[in-house]
Amino acid sequence: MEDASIQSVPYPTIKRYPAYLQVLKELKSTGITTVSARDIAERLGLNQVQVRKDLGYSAIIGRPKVGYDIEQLTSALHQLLGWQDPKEAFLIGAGALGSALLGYRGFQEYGLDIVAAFDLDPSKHNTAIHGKKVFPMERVPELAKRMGVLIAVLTVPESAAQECADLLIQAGIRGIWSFSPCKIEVPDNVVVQREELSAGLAVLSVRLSEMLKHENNGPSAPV
Amino acid sequence: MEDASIQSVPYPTIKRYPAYLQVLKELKSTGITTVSARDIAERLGLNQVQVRKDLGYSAIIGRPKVGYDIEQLTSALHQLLGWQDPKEAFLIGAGALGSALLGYRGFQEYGLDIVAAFDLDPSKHNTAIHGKKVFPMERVPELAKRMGVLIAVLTVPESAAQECADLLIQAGIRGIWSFSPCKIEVPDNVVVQREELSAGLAVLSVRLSEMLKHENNGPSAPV
DNA sequence: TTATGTGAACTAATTCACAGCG
DNA sequence: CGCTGTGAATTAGTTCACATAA
Repeated sequence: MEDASIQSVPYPTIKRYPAYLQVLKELKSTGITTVSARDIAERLGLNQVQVRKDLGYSAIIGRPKVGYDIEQLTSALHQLLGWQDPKEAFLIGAGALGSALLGYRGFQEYGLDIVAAFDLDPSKHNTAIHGKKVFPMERVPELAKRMGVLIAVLTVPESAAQECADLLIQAGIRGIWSFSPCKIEVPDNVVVQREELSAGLAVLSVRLSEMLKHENNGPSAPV
Repeated sequence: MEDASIQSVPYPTIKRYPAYLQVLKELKSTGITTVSARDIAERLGLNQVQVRKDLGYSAIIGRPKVGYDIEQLTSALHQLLGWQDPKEAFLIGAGALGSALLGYRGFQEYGLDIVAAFDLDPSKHNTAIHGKKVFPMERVPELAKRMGVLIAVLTVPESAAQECADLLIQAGIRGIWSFSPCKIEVPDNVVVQREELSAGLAVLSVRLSEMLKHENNGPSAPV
């Protein structure tokens, strides 16, 4: 009766975990061994109750007056995220954004190891970008099976997204991190996570416009 | 009495607008002039009522049986987002992620035009990455004022984030799109929007792990 | 009949308020 | 006290159900 496995941790919480891990890592590097929820909250600009609630989904318990053991907490969060051991991934679409991500070593921290890139464009084949070889799309099935790769980062133009996804699915890929803003149809046993870079920019724009607007109206006439 | 300007549009809605714009753009390119909420919803995998509610924040009204005028809707959303005319921006931190973003032309679509890059590392100064010149950080104030730049994309290591932000603020930058997962202290008249690339990856990981787990347990014993 | 538009119901997430522990 | 942990209240967002318009 302790199942609780059908996505018991809310997504907003999951999204905050990587930031928590970052803080823990930084603290650990300074030699500190425990941390309070308040401290984490302050470093990230969050509400401390929210942090406690979030951490509550892990099995580990904090000690009053002391806080949480950093080591324990780190591995608990890694476990909740499925980041115990790094997952190998393919990158599909070696265009501007794709090349960029190939060079970004930050993913390693998040348990993602991009091992190869693929592209439809023959002129890119057998070149290497940031040390990662670029293969023709047709080789995805073969290499995915050989290397046991289950995750793909999809950075192709929208028009090619579904086509590429279909090929990935055939090749046994089970998780697709898509940077295209369109829907991708997949069977039930495949997960698509859409990353909307533009969403954050939209929020920034709006907040900025509103601030500037209020500055012009605000101080004087409230008509 | 028609103020309604104090952030009347909810953030989740704002985050969906860029995707709507993408759909509108695609439809427009095929010569279609109107679109229904249902159509938008289907293309993006959203609920059609949600789309209607979202569009309702714009002044434009849809015609029953016909839908919304694509042209009108596009400019209304642009207006709501403050994307009428492209905003010039600086990129701070020409590391792996920064270089990647410099090469990504997609931002132009979202009204953001990165016009120059800056870095603390002298070895990068006066080089160009993807056609964008890299300047020393010290020149931010001068160039920001000269070009009237108000937005900065911050892709520096966490340890340098606050320091760089301080310099940006001094230089008159009012909006910071930060790719570091740490809090940045700014005065009230500056907006910081944090982009957590790892958040999406975390969600993907969890959804994938859960699916794989259920596959192993699921079909057989529900103990 | 095919669409929009919207009050009402529902669901999810955050925050409050306080109990408990070392 | 300084901290965790959690039920209760609140707020925000989504979805339902239905009125309405062409």
